[in-house]
Amino acid sequence: MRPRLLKGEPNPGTDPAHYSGHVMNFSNPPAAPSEQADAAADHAPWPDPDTVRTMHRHIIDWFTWNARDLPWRAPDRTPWQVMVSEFMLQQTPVVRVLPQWKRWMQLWPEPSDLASATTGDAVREWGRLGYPRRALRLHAAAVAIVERHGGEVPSDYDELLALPGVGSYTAAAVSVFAFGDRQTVIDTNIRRVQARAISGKALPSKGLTAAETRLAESLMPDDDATAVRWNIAVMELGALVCTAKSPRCDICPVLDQCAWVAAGRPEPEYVPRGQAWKGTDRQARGAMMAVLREATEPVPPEALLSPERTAWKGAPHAMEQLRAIGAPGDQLERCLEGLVRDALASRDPEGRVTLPG
DNA sequence: GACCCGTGGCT
DNA sequence: TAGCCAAGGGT
Repeated sequence: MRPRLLKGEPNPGTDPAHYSGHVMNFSNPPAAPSEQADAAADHAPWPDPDTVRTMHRHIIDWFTWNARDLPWRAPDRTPWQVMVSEFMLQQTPVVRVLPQWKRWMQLWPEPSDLASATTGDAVREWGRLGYPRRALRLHAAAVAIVERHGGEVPSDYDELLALPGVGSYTAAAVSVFAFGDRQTVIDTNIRRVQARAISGKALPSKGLTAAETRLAESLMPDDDATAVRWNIAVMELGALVCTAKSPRCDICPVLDQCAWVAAGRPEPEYVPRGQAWKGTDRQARGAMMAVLREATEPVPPEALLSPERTAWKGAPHAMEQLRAIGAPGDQLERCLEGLVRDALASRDPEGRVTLPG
């Protein structure tokens, strides 16, 4: 097992002292003809090394002075703290994650602590973060960490990837941010910065392409510690400056190198499909989950299936929300079945509904 | 690749 | 106001 960051050890992800300054070596990407053609089809001509070196310097310098002070970036953070933050940050803004993350770290400071809890506790303490299946997967990951890795978050990318709820992004993020490994992190922020600054497009393609991955790998600084810092710096730039809706180009450290700006900020090539909400199963499931979280006793099924006709006082606020949706009974039935099938809810011997555990 | 899965702040 | 969007993963 490779050494992990210990308390008090420098944080290669955020400590300026770990940043190797301006001694960054960049090599040209592999020049295999097929890859060149593939890449050229997906973005503007491959960036020249001087431009890339300038971007390295400007973005990392910008990060040095503008990085947010987040607890999962603290010098004494643990791999488990990083992993929990990455789960919570999946599709969820930092401001909403912060209080919930602190609560979880108090309740379950080690993977074994969470593994010993019930999945129902995990789902309840997930609160209103959204996508509660993440709580189930994080709990399952904690169990797997105890069973397969002696209760220590693994540092190996493939071992991380094998954990429930850990995909390519989260595996790379934990490798890099918790262990300082050299991995290429690709998230929606990095994809957007790359699309604009390098490829000259307003938005990245709908799905992650192989060419995009190769481009991200080719952009990695040669120096390992600098590469670690590069990942987090580009992500932060995408989160704070190169945002999806109204990018703050006026304060961008690579405005002069940006291919999208140089091209006159062309419009997106497609219109992102909006996320429907009103009347969807997701809305109904969310409201039912709110009832289960708020409930202090098992919930009679009729309270969930006919909320407007059932006077049940066990979760008044959440019940009011559920009634307000006005979802038809068959939809509510389908949703309850789905929640039970997904192990987000369970029935007790009397048929009443509870959080699992 | 398309689609599903929560939630709330922002414009 | 209604829609957009956020450190994705699983199917």
